[in-house]
Amino acid sequence: MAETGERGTVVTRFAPSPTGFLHIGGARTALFNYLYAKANGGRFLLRIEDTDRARSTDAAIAAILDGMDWLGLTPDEPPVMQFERAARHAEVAHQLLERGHAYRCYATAEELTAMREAQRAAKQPMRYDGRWRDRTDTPDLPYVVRLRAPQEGSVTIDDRVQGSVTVANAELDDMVLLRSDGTPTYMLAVVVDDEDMGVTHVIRGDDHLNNAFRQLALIRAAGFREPVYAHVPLIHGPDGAKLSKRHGALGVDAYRDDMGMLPEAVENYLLKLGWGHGDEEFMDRARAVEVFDLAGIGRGPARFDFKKLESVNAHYMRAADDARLLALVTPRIEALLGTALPDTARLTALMPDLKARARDLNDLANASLFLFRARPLAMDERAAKLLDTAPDGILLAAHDVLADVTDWSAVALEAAVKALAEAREIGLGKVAQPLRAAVTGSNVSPGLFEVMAVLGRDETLGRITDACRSTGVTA
RNA sequence: GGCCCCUUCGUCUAGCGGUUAGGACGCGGCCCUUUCACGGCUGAAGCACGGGUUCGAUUCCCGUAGGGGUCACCA
Repeated sequence: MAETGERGTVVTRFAPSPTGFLHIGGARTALFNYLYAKANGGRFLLRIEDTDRARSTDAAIAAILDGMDWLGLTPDEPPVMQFERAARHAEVAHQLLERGHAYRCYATAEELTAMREAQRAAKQPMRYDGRWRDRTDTPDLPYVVRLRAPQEGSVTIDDRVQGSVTVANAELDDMVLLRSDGTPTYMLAVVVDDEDMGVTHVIRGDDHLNNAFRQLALIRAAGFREPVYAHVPLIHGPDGAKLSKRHGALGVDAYRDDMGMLPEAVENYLLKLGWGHGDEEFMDRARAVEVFDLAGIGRGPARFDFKKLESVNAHYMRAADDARLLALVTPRIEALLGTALPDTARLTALMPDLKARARDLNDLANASLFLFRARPLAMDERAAKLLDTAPDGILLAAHDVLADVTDWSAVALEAAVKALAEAREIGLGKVAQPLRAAVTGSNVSPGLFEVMAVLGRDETLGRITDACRSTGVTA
């Protein structure tokens, strides 16, 4: 069902403050906003909330844009830079002042601190006490502009996720709209910008739920249109505490760079974290746009599960295009090798086998290394053991059998080794595993015969010879 | 502390008065098999607790407990 709100076209927005990377929770919020807009034929906008000049940085803005671009969450219009709209924010505040919906407060920071301490000592709620609300004198001193909020009654928000939520106006104090230096506060800026941008649906973290009541008071005082609210529960770490730095990767760039995740996997995982559609586990963008709705968003906070993310990523790795993976993994292999790859023919040839086993790009890179290592190959612990415990002379026998193969193909190689195993009356594994160790330096690899075919005759036989030498047998 | 929100397997979730409470990740077993992964089969694992309402509560209401959020001239 398409929902058009009261104003026709749906308009959503993602409004991060540029004080760091694009947080994984913010990415999910952006995703939900994007999907909701697209699911309803609306527009998705981006607003950079940079009114905190001290904490906002250009690097953070770039990181947010970069992260959204990686996830394919492209806004339908150029980002709105909130600070650039300060004059408009102030204009609204002054209109409110003229109409009596706001007033000047000359209380100093020290004075307010003292007020709060007194309230705390008296075990009273810490709220601005309205000491300037009804004063008419205007001393020649710095002042802030506060909203003259209703003191009686209550406000109810029909939140699309949280349901009907009511708060008594007595719980809300008169918030600051304009600071003493004339700059707008977040509360003012959000409300004015949402109005001017035509935002119809505010989908954001539920840490903003309490703000919604204050914002609504401001919206009503200013005569603005009320948006539909949907406050999404926050994402928690595996231990249940709010997701923070100690839980590891937080910025989406870390999922891409450090963890080697695919954007469609991160998107799918994020989508399913806090939102569900029956038993559907894997959903691409088109499908998500087709079925996304606010009603499917869960009410409780969800814990971030890296294992599940890995599993989802593995799924998308298997489905990914070979050429794309080649481009993504090559720099990682080169970094591990410390040298540029002369060519990627082997990697290209084996990609279908390699990607089927990799959970992420780092896995893929590590599993590909044996293709590029120089002889003699170093054996890992398990590979060394395979060579030690191999049937006597089996490696040498295999070498000779393989050397006689004229058609160097996976099928022919397999036939040759199987024949050897049968002749010796041993299981194929008894030959294949030592060979795998000799050829790859590991006990785990893609199909042995595919690997040998890709490596080529000389390299394969050479590696087997190396292994024979290392175990004291000369080929 | 005041206010607000939340509570189904370990985790993400389906469920919207009557179900053998379903799926996924993870975990165990089996199969497939040259290893691993994939795939298939299968097992263990859940309605926080206490009262109501009802013929009947996982589902509705109220408490309790636990968790979370928020109380700035930050956003």
